[in-house]
Amino acid sequence: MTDTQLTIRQMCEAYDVTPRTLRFYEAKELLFPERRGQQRLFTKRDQARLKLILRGKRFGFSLEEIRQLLDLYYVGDQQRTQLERTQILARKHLADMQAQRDELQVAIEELKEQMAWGEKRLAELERIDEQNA
Amino acid sequence: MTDTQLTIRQMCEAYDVTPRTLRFYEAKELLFPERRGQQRLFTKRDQARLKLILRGKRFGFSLEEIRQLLDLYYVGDQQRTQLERTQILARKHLADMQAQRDELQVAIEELKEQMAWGEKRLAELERIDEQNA
DNA sequence: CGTTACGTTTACGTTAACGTCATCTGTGCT
DNA sequence: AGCACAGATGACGTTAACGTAAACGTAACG
Repeated sequence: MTDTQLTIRQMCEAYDVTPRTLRFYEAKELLFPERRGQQRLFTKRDQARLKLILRGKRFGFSLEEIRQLLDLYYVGDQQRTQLERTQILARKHLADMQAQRDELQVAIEELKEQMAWGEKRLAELERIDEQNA
Repeated sequence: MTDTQLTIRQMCEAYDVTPRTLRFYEAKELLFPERRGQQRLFTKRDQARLKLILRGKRFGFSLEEIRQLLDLYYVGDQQRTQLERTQILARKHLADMQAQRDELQVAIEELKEQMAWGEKRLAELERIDEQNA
């Protein structure tokens, strides 16, 4: 039990972030560590949330967007109207993410083409270099 | 010919950005508009570059990363060693983008699961509401 | 019981990516 | 010639997401 509670330093090493970052995320209400006296203790829930935060950042989402996304994962005991709002927000985010994935796929294809072109060009230059040798 | 040359305002309307942004991108050497006197004229090349810039931003890349990426698309008359460096950089970016795409796919699946859970929960709440009616 | 290590709060500093004036400059009407 | 207007050039302001430094608390250890 107490085993899953991480101190701030353990948390930092586990997820490669700084103490400042964790405190900052708490201030922004992205994390809610418990307290032993004044000391922070990060629960399993906080660790899961941090993973989602870091992934969200890699996708280019702002912390504010991420905060809203996080709420989608802790639906527990929401009222009906609130839950409906959550679902609507989730649909929007899902659409965003799918669009981004598709756009990424296109970008990947384009980059591959460019690289093929570059390889061809390199082969030409190599031929010329060999002739001049 | 002169038709593809856009003034700054035309460029702004076409791509939904501000003049400041375009000047900023020029200062950061992401765009290289020609000049008629002191006035900027954005060529077809600048428009293509701007599209790539905006897409890169949606992926969460920094302008500096994007600047390097842009060079991958204008390989034209590079020397051999330079071209080899370009290819290496391209491979790295490709790997990054593929990783991000895969990670996005996972995130999408997870969000879908959460949404299914929410829908189930909503259906329950609806049943209860109807009983109380 | 002092000090070392870890943690806390408070507050000011920094970087990226622009926004927002204020002030010129050129250009096409009328 | 005069004037509106688009565009240019500084220069300072702003926001997000932390970095960094100072000053303090506290728990264990030799």
